[in-house]
Amino acid sequence: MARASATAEDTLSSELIRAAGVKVTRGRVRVLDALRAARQPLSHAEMEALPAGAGDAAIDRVTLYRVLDSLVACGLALKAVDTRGVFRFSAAGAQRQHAKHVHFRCTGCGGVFCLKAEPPPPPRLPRGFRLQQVEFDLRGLCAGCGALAS
Amino acid sequence: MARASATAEDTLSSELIRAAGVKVTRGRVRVLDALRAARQPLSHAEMEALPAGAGDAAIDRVTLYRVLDSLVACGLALKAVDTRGVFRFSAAGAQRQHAKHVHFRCTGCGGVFCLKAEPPPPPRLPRGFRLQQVEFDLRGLCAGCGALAS
DNA sequence: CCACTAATGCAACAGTGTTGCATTTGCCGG
DNA sequence: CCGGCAAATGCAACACTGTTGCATTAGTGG
Repeated sequence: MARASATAEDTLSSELIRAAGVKVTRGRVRVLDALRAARQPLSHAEMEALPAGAGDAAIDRVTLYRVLDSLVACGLALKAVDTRGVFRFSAAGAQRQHAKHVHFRCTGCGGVFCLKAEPPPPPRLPRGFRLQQVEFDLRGLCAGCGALAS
Repeated sequence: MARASATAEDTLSSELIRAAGVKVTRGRVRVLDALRAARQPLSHAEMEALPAGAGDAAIDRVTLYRVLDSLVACGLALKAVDTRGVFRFSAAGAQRQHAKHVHFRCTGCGGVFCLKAEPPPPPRLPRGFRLQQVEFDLRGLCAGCGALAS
């Protein structure tokens, strides 16, 4: 498992967790591994159904919630809400690439396309408001769906 | 339905409902009135706590869900998910005005705030893509939740 | 005014997320 | 290597959001 050549992608989840300054536990390692291996954000239900590693017992439902919260709290994971109102989690590294550009969401096929454009600077906020994230989403039909619809 | 003096804003909710081709019931009128009077999208919980009109009994929880679904189905209301994963509803007409400005979504209380700023012009799209909607969302903590968190 | 259908109210349920508490385990200092 | 403390876990129970089934009520068209 220990790769000699270590890009950020190859860094072990356990090392990331240790570097984040929290305890390295089996649950956290397994969950972060799963998040980093996933191509899409995962819901709690999807993670609960994960194949129980090598002879390991499945993770408790509540523990999974707390593991996810702790990963979010230490910056290793991100939490978002899907269209059905369910929380989905992703490894922090995956998101960093998507934070800096605009997305086009196709209302036909549900696909997400990344546009090569930076989101504009946010406007001034009212007193006391704290900005955490900026999202500039365009919705419409992608080339494929547009051709079908016309 | 054409009232002589009638801007769209002044049209009675009952007439809108009738025009949509569904039965005009007390529940639907009250809910649509509330949605049209609200400055922000309302959650189910917020509407359930509405002051029970003039001596009217409070609306049943399940009925409220069904009323909301029916208003969405006939195009009079819009359904969206807030940052906490709770559905929020707004009158359809209100959306036209909201399309033209930026929203701040509080990750603490799920509230939606309208900022007095126009969304920036969308970037150039790839060939064949058709733009239908632009959404410029800021996320973070509102003044109230920020004060609690600090 | 009648009848027919849609809408309502009630009860019970399902899914998602949270809290309290006793027990286990990672980690640190000796 | 070992003991101890704080953090993490597992379990049970709970709260909130949303849904389904079914009997009853109330709009609407004739």
